[in-house]
Amino acid sequence: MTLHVTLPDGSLLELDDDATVRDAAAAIGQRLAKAAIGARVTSRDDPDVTLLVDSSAPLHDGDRLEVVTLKGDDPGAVDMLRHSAAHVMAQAVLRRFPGTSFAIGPTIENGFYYDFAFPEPITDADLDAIEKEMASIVGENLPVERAELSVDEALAVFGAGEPGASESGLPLGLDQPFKVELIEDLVAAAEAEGSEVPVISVYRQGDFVDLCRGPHLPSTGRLGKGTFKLTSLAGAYWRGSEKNAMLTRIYGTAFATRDELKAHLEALELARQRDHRRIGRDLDLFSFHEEGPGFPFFHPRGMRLWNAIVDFWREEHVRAGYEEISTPVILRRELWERSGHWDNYKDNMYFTEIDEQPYAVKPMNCPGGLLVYKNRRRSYRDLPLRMAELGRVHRHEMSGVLHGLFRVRYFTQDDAHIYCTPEQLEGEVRGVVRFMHHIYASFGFSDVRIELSTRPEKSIGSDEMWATAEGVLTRVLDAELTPDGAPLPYQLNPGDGAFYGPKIDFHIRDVMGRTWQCGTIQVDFAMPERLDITYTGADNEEHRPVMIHRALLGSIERFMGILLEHYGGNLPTWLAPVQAVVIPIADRHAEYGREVLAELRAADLRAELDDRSESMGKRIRDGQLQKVPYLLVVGDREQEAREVAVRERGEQKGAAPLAAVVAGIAGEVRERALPSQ
RNA sequence: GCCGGCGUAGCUCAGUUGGCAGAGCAGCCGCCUUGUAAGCGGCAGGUCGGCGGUUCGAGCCCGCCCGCCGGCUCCA
Repeated sequence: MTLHVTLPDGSLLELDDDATVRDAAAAIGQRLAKAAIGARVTSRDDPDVTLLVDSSAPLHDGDRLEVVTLKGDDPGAVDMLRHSAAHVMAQAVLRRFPGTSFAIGPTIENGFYYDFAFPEPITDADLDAIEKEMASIVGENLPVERAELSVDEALAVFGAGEPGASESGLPLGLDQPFKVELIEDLVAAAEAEGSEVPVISVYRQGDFVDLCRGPHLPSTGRLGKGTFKLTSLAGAYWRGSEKNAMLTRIYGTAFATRDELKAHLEALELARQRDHRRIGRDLDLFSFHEEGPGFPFFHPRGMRLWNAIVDFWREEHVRAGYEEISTPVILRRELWERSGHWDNYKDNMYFTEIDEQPYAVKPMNCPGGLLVYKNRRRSYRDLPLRMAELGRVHRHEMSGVLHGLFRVRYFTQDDAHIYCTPEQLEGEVRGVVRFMHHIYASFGFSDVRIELSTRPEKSIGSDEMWATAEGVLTRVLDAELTPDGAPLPYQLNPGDGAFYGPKIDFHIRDVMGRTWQCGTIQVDFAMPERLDITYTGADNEEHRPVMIHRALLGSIERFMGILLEHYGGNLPTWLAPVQAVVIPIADRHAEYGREVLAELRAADLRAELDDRSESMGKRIRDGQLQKVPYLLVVGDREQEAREVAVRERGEQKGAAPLAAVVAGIAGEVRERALPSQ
C-alpha cells in the first residue's frame, strides 16, 4: 500500500503506507536534525487546519506536507495541539471514570488543563492510568470531526435526555450539566446582545464529544507519542468563583516534539532547584516554623543580604531627596476606622486590646505617615515632602496562599509618601518613574513592564481630580524614553485603578521569564481629605496637598526571594552574604590565612576563614555549594609571595598579590557590579 | 478559606501482611596536613507532626487538629 502527500510546489510524493514525516523528508532529500525540526502538515479534509508535527508522526494519504524548522514560533499550531491533548485527556478520563462531568479545558502557557467533577475523588496515582488511556486513544488515531448544531440539537447531545444517537451519529443524552450551562449562557448572551441565536460547534472523536470552538488536529494520532504529560492534580472553582463548586483540575503539558517536552521538563526541574525556599535553607538565610506560619525568621546570613539591600536603598533615597521615618506597628483602631482600612480591609487585619482599648496591627503604613505629616503645620515651602518608611506590615493572608518569602503574613514595604502641590505632581511622578528604573537596573532587572490603571467604576473624588491625575500619569509615561531612546512602552488597564486614584504598576521580568509586580505609584486625593491634612500656601490660605503612595521593591522579603531565584543563589558580590572564604591548605598556613581574612575585613568585606581539618577539595566544594563568589586558597607559594590563589565563581584564576585581590573585590562591591549575563 | 497530596534524625530518604525505628549527608570527637567540587575511623542524634480511638501490640489502620507542598480564589 502507498500513500500520497502534496509538497509545497504542488508535486506529489509517493510513500509507503506507514511512512513518517522523517521518511518523507528523506525522500525529498531533506535531512532532519534530531531536535527542532518537524513538519507542517495540512489536513486532507480541511485546508484551514495546519499543524506542526513531530518528525516521527505518521503521514496520511492526501496530506499536504511542508518540512519546516520548528522554533517554537508557531504558537497557533502548538496551541491547537495542546487543545487537542486536552480533549484526548477528557476522553480518557470519561473512559476510565464513567459518570464524570467535564467543564472547561483551555490551553495555557506550556500546556493545558481540564476541569472535572468526579463521582469519587481521584489521586495522583490515577494520572498514570489516564495518561495510558490517552496513549491508547492516540494509538487508535480517531478522526476528529467538527459538527455545527442548533441549540436544541446541542442540548439533546449534552442534556440529560434519552441516550441514543442522532442521525449524524452524534451521541445523545450525555447528561453533562456544565456543558448545558455553557450552552444556555451562549444563548443568554446572544439574547442580551440581540444577536442571532448562535450555531454551536462541537468536536467529536470516537465516543467523545465536546463543545468547542476549535480548531483541532485532524485525528488523535497526530498527537505524537511521548509529546504530552500530565503534570498535576488541583482544585479549581467552577467558573473561577469561590461561591461555586470546587472541581478537580488536571494539568498537562504538550509540545510539538518529544525533544521540546523533554527540554520543558528539564527546565521545570532546574526551576525547582532555583526555588528560593530551597536556597534559603541551603545557604542558611531564613526559616519558617510551625509556631508562626507565614512569618519568616531571618538568620545571620539572611540579614547580611537584607542589610545589603537596605543599605543600598537608604543611600539612594538620601540622594533622591527622601527623609526616612518609622511609625508604630500597633495603633488605635479608631485611626483605621478614620482611614477607611477598617471598612475595606478588616478581614485581613490583626487586632488586639491594650488597656481595654481596641488596637490594630498595621496592614499599611499610610495612616501612621499621615500622623507624622500632621504633627505640625506644613508650609508650601516644605513641599514636596518625601517621607520613606521601611514599614513592617502584617496581613492575615488566607492559609492556603502562603508561599515562602513570596507570600507571607508580615512583610516590610519599602514605602514612601510624597506630599506635594498639584503643580508639583507631574515632576514628582516623573522622578519616581526614573528612580524605579534606576533601582531595578541596579539589581540586574532591566526588563520592566509598566501598566497604567485608570478610574474604576467604584471611586471617590471629583471628575476633575481624576482627569488631572490620569492626565499627569499619562503625560509622564508618554514622555519617558527607554535607555535606547525609544518611547517607553506601557499597557493601559482602564478601570483597574485604586478607588482613591489612578496608579502605575511596575513588573520586573526575571531570568526565567516570570514577571513580578514590585513597584507601584498611586496618586491619592482621598486620604489627605479623610485625615484632613493641609499646607499653608504663599497666599496664607490652607490648601490640600496631593499624596503619592509609592513602593519600589514592594516587599523586601519578597524581593529577596525574587533575587535568589533570579540569580539561582549566585548573587552579585555586593549582595552575597559571604563574599570570600579563605582556605589555608594546611595548618601551617593558618596564620597567613588569618592575615588574609583581616585584610578582607579591613576592606569591609564579608569574609570567612575555613581552617577546618578537612581536605582542600572538600572545603572548595563547600564554598561552591554556599555560592561564595571568591574562594581564596593560600599555601606555601602564596604565603611566600604574599599572594592568594583566586577561585572566582567556580573558575580558577591563578594567584595574585593579596593587596590587589582585596582591592579588586572591594572595588566590585563598591560599584555594585552585576555579573555579566 | 476551598480541592488534592504529603508529614520518620538538621537535610535527602528506607521501613514487608500491624510485631525490638534504619541509611547517606550534615553535627561532635579523633586521626590525616592536604594544591582547587566529598580523606579515614568513631560517637551522638527520634514522644515516627499533635491529640484521641481500634488492637495483646500502631510509624503502619480510623477520626479530629496542626503544618507543609501543588493548585483555585485573593495578593506586595
